[in-house]
Parts: sequence; structure tokens; C-alpha cells
Amino acid sequence: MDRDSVVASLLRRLETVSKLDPADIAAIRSLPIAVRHWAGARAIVSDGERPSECCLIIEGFCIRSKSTEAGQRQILSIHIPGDIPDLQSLHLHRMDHDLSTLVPSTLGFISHASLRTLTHARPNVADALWRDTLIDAAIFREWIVNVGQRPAPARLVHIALELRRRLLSVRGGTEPATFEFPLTQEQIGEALGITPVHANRIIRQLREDGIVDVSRGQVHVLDETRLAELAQFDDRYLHQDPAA
Amino acid sequence: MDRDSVVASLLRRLETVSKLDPADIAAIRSLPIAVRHWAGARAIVSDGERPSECCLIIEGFCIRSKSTEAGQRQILSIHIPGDIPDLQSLHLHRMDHDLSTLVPSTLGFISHASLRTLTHARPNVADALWRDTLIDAAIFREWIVNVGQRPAPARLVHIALELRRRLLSVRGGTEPATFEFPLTQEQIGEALGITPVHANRIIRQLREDGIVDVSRGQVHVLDETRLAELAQFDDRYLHQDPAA
DNA sequence: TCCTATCCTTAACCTTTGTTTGGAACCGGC
DNA sequence: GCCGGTTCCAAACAAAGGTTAAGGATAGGA
Repeated sequence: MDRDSVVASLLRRLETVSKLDPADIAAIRSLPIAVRHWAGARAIVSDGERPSECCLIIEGFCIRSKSTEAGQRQILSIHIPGDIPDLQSLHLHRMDHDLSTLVPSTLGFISHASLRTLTHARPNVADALWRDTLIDAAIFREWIVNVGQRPAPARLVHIALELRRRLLSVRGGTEPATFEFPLTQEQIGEALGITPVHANRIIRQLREDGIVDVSRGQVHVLDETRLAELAQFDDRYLHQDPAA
Repeated sequence: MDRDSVVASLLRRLETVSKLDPADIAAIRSLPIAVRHWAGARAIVSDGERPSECCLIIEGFCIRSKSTEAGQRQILSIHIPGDIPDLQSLHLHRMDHDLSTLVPSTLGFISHASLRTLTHARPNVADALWRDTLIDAAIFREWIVNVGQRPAPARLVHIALELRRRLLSVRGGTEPATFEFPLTQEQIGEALGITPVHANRIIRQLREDGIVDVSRGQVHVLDETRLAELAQFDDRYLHQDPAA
């Protein structure tokens, strides 16, 4: 993967979310990024560690998760190319959760030192990155609502629609009827706060009802109208318009 | 309330969480803050609005919450003096949730303009405030785990212990057996993702079991050992040590 | 080709939580 | 001292989700 397309994914992301002037863009372009390939289902950084770099997803999917003492795991967020899922480690030095790949992925590592130099030199870039972490937090808030208030089927379709919406900033175009959703039923359960058995139940139900088919790492929307009605998905919390 | 003690609550908070040099502190001290009093259970900023200032809690308690179309409300966080619960509005211009008082409170309003000037002039202060919003996000992550994975009684004691721990940075001293917890049972339900009836059930159960007594806006710890065992509370996610 | 591991699927049964409802206690205002 | 609204308390029943257990599909490796 060449350098330009590596930075491109990051820039596309920051620009869908913030306004940057040419000098800012040039400064971001000159960030040193170490590209590495990762297998699927592997830890990138783990709870308790003190990383000295942040991880840009260039290709693939990652998740953040947190485990209780009782051994249960909660998935906190799903990440796509262009995301820097552990940007918070720049200021929160000790990890309080895990970051790992979902599928084989290409990752770009950027040292905290170079990011700190950049943000101190260019307040505009600092603001853009800060804003990025704030959107991250906005998504966490929506997930609290999701897990706390919605019944399990609505929970599932809500995170699916969120992912589809966010993928637009990478894949471009309009919202597709079929898109990648590389979670096993067990992982779906971990994201929704339900058991894998119950995840299976609701997936089957949604399929039988002709609303949506979640299988083999993909989502196929069967009935867009009833899906929207069930999910109550409003993308405002994603703050994707830099002007707004 | 005099100016010094107003800024003091903010400084105490930022300093328990970040390192600031004398020039930074002086700059923060010179921020214009408009002090206003608010009744209990009143909105401060609402979902959809575009505030032009941030709100520092000087005295009292506030909550952030989000409502679904179905009319259910989820409480997202509880805030105490020294917190700036809507600091995110500095970069996320449109509110995606509500902020309101829980009890009569004294609030200090700081304009976005003056905050932006300050953060651009002093990258150190920007980092401290950024870090503050990142801790906010870390708490959201823990709440996702709380609502997603823990049974209802553990959920309740977990947020109670979190509040007690955070109150230390305001009240000082060591963790008290009795502390303020100004939520009605209905609000407790909204924070835990359960109905008020079920909130009542588990509160009663915890009291009968001699673990903790939650009543009249207060928490009385009856058995510290069994409480810790039930809550599995580990304060690492609060990132209260600036050095760590 | 078989073997193995992972994932998906299903069923029966049990526990937790939601629903509905009603009453008691408390509190501020008159 | 009474009154209307909260808040708290409680019981009976219903629904959602968890547990356990087991068989079946799929895919990659030997």
C-alpha cells in the first residue's frame, strides 16, 4: 500500500468531520506512519498497557471491548478504515479496554510524540482530532441508550444501520442494501449485551419476518421501511457534517 | 459565591486529572465566567440546540440523558461540582442529548469563544480539557459495560461507588460510608436501563441483605466488603492520576 | 479425503425483568 | 389542617432473555 492512499483514508475521515486548510493537510501528510499487517481476531493493544503510538485502520475492521471480572465481554465500538480507535491513548496513557482486529487488517501506527508535536504546532489539527474523539464519545452515548433502552432486535438493527452509515465515508456512494458486518453471532451478542443463543433467536426472527438477513458476515436489508421503523436510527449523533 | 472559589472548583478538577504550570493556571483564572442559579430538575441545554457557551457546575448535581422516540429516557452520566458536562459542545456544535439539573444548582457559564482563544493560545490547557473529555468517554465505556453485562443490583452499586469515588475530588478526605445520591427511584431506573418498579425491587433487596441502603437521596453503605464484591468496582477507568 | 474447529441452529427449561395496578408515605402550598 | 402531587412500596402475572445441552453446517488443514 503506497503512502498516499494510507494518508488518504485518514484525511477523508477527518475532512468528513472537520474543516482543514491546505497547511493543515500538508502537516498531516508529513506524519510518519508505520504500516503493518495484522491477522484477524488479534489484540492490537490490551487493557492495562501504555502504548506510545496510535493505530490508524487502513484496511479491515477492528473492535474495542472490555471484560468484567466475571469473564463477560462487552464490545464497545466497531471501527472501520479511516478510524483511529485508540486516539484517546494520546492523553489517557493507560488503556482501560482492549483493541483488536475482527478480520485481517492493514494498520498504520503513528507515534504519540509526532502527534503531540503536530497538535501543539497546529491548533486547527488539534481541534479536528479532538472533535474526532468527541464523536467517538457521542457514539458511546448512543450505545448506552441502545443497550439500556431498546429491545434486542432493535439493538441489532441499530448498530447495523450505524455501521452502514459510517461506511459511506469510506466506500462512498449511497446506502447499499447489502454491506459487510464481520461479526459472529457470539460477537453480536457481546455488542448487544445478550447471549449468543439469544442473538441467534433474534437474527432468525428478523430473517423470518423478512426485515433483514444477518449472515456470513454480511447484512442484507430485506425491507427498508420496516427496518427503519424498528431501528429508530437517526444519524445526528454521528456529527458527520463539519459545518453543523 | 466569590470568583476565586468558582474557579477553584474547576482548577481542582483539572489538576486532579492533568498537570498545569502557573501560566496555564493564571490563564484559566482569567476566563470570564457568568454565574447563575438554577432550580432542580430543569433543563440547562437540550437535544438539538446549538449552545455558545459551556457550563461549569459550581454547586449541585446534574445529569445528561437521551430520550428515544418511544419516549424512554436513558441517563448517560451524573455530574458533580467541578465538572463541565457539556464541554463537548465546544467542537460538537449541535447537542445530541440533554443536560439538566438534578437539584438546585449554581452554574458558571464560559463562552465557547473564550475557551477557543484559551486553547489555541495554550496547547497545555487544550490538552487538559481534551483529556477531561476523554475521561468522560472512558466513563461512558464503563456504563456500556454496566448496562450491557451486569445484573441490575451490581449496576446500581457500581454507579453509586463511581459517584462516591468521584466526589472525593470535591469533598476531599476518604471514602465515606454515607454520601449524597440525589436520584429518585425512577431516575435510578433510567440510569440502569430498568423500570422504576424493578429499581424498587433491587433497592429493597440490597437493603434487606444488609449490603447498602439507598434512600432519600443518600447511600448508606452497610457492608463494605460484600458491596465491593458485588460491584466489582475498579476505579482505573476514571484516570484520576495525572501521572498515570 | 477425512478430521477438526468454529460457527450456527434449535429446543426445553429457568431466572430476571417488565407490566399493571393499587395503596401508603411524604411534602409543599394554601 | 387539608389537598394534590410526587415518591416509594408492593404483589400478581406476563414477557424477555439466560442456561444448558446437543446436533448440524462449513471451511481449512493433514
